[in-house]
Amino acid sequence: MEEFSDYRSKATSYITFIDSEYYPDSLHEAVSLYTPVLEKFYDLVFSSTNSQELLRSIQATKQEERIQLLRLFRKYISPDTSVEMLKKKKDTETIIEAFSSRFRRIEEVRSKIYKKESPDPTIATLLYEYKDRGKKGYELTEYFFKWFEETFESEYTINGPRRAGKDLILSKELDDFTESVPADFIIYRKSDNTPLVIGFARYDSDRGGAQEDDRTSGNRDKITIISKYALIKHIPLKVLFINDGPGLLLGSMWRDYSDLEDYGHGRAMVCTLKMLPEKLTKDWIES
DNA sequence: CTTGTAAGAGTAATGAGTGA
DNA sequence: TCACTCATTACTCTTACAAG
Repeated sequence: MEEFSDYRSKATSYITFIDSEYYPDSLHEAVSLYTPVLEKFYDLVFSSTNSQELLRSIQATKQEERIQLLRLFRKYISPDTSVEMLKKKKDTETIIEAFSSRFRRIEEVRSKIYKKESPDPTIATLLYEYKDRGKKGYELTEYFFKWFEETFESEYTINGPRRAGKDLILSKELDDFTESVPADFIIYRKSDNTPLVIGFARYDSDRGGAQEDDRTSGNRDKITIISKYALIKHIPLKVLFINDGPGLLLGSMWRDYSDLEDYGHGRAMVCTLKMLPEKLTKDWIES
């Protein structure tokens, strides 16, 4: 089997095939998507007597547009108040008390915003930039599940959340597993329901996945704990890390993941989506 | 330039509240 | 008490900032 480190020299052609957008191709879509929200916002700015009233009116709008209007409120009137904070309707009056002295005056906002007939394309693009946050990670798991089921449908089942959903907590999924380790999926042998692979999936766009429990040391702990369990239970349980995206090329990421695979001594595998057909074989799953 | 930490944002899941 | 709706939380990745 080829190791993750062997791919280093040809890494650029293995990191991902999830597509991203080019600028400015999405401009038109951004404007058309956010025009209704902007128009609504402009209306509210002119119908409210002051900035406090504007916030109250926004909080009274229906749920679908409320968050987007709050984002605009933050941009134009109150950069101090995060959208997370504003989301809570019941805190509205407290927020007004605490922050309204720093709200921009509504007259000034009126003089600075665009006309309703020609909404501001820049702010639309700013909002659009965040629209697909987190989506790449969902696409990753969705793709993986689909590929796995097509390839191994007759022999193995895979369990775990597609797209959004809670992680699997191993202590709940496996008998006598004591530590509450969160995992993304588990692969079982169909014939006798033996768990064979514990999986973790992550998409890295342009920053390494060096975050909290996903740090290398955290990953090592996972391998250690799971290997120990496999030994006690006498089952060929292994660990699979699906990692994908341009972030893999940054800094020491590739080396870190190669080391991780070595650390597992065959009980751990690191794979991008493109490596799946070459690396994730029945032989390995059963080994 | 690299690495660690914190915070922002969207959506599904969950929880709370309300009206019948 | 039940069903339904809406708000909040939990989970995910991305971005910003700061320190090494």
